[in-house]
Amino acid sequence: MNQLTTPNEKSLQFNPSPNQNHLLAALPAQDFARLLPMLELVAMPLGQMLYEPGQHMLHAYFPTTCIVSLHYVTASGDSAETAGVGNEGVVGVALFMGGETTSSSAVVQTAGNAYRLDGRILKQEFNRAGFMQDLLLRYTQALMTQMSQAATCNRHHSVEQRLCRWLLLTLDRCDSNELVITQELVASMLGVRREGITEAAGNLQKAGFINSRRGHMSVSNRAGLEKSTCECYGVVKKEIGRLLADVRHRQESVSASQRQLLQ
Amino acid sequence: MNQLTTPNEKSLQFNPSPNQNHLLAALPAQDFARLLPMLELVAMPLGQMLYEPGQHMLHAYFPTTCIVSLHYVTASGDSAETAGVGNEGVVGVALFMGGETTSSSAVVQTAGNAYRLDGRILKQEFNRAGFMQDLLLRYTQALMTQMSQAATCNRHHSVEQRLCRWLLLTLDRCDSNELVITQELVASMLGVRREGITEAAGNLQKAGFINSRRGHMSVSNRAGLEKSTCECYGVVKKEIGRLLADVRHRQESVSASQRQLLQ
DNA sequence: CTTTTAATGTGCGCCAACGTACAGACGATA
DNA sequence: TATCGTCTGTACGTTGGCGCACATTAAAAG
Repeated sequence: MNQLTTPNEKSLQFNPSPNQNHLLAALPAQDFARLLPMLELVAMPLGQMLYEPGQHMLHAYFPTTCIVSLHYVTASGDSAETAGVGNEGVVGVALFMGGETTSSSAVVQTAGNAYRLDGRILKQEFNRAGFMQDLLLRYTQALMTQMSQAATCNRHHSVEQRLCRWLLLTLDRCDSNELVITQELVASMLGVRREGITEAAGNLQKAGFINSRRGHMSVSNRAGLEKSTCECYGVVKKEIGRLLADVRHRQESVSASQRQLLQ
Repeated sequence: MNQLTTPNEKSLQFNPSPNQNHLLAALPAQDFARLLPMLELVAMPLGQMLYEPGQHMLHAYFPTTCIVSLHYVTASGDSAETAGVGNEGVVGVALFMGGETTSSSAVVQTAGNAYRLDGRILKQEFNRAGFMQDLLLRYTQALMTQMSQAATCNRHHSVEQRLCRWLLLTLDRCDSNELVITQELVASMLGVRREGITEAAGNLQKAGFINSRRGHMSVSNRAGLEKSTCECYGVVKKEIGRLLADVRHRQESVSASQRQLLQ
């Protein structure tokens, strides 16, 4: 299977560009140029909380090399991830959906960079009702797919299956196949005990699919993981691909028609 | 606590009107008048499937007295509800979000009526970028809240807690406090065994909170249910209220300004 | 190189929910 | 009122994952 996201070129890692984010990269030149001066490159350290439940959010974040986890924490401290956001998306859809807050929180799960945009500007851009609006709406639907799939997956699939799903979706958002993350953190994403991850990861390692070191997990046999995961991985991946591939098509046709106009 | 939805007047039950749906009712007179001739009253019998996964949907449905369940069914036949839609919302948000299909299905969970609208017309209306767009986006965010809450709730809360949550949310979408539904069907909504519902319902009945007959469940002590449910009920209810109450405000201010203009 | 701190591995009793099987009981239809 | 299909109640062994306790080890810090 192909990766969920087009792999960034290595050079970009050291030469950050908003184009590393697929939504920004998909914008027609005109829209992109208008937005560019407003985009602020920010470092996203592991564990940073981008917004808390009910808190008015001020910025949207377009991840380039970081990954952000959207999750809910119960009154008793249990938590569960409802969706992840990498370079295929944007954190802060509530800014243009109209709610301005959500009941869940957003935390940096893999350190890296993102481009930050003032929430009011994002809303303005959305209200132009152009390509960007289309893009953001489609992305939001992809987010909904992840959420509803999480509901089913949490209900019916084993810890090991869910770990595979999570690893695959996370890898698809990365360049490397090495994740810098503790089992403790993975456990809180999946909403299970840390010991459950130790055990599941142990099994996957015995099977030769992954390599697990203190604070690191790397995949050595992707096909193996794909066989061990539940259908949820495929459903989410396919749906993200469908919703955003379509958008890329349109960009091509838009720029094609622009080229025609300029001839 | 108040109900999630404004109770419909009994008389409306026998005199169906699009205004029984809160989204339609919130529209400014002009928008409503434009839409009215396109709205088709349809009966929604129990169990009817409105759309299947991946299937191109043709219509949106604005429930008045029916309730629709959005859920996902796994390859092995397990299912779980990701959100419910009653007279507070609309079925078919993918029509304006741009995807046109979803990976989940929509099934009538409580028989009743709905107003059906051609998908292209809904999209057109959405693209006017007026009040309706605002409304639909806010509603969509409420839907996302339900989905992400379902993910957490399925992960961490007991069958009995989830049954209470489901009963309360369903009742909030009804006039009566009597539901016509089998335990089997409730079980498939919550994604548990039928016997699990029998047991949980038995406990709630012993506690004097509900009354369970063959094919019927009715609530006799709402406060009791509210004490037995998990926080998820409150979170979802509050979020729906916040997102849609705000919209009603604006409608009032819009019609106020219209009145001024007409003076 | 030591110390300290945080991450990982392992074991064990426990319990909610599962799968399965079957008995009753309601209510529609003949 | 008898029949039949469906819904509901009960029972029981099984199990995945939990909570807890503690040992071990890797990395960072002194």
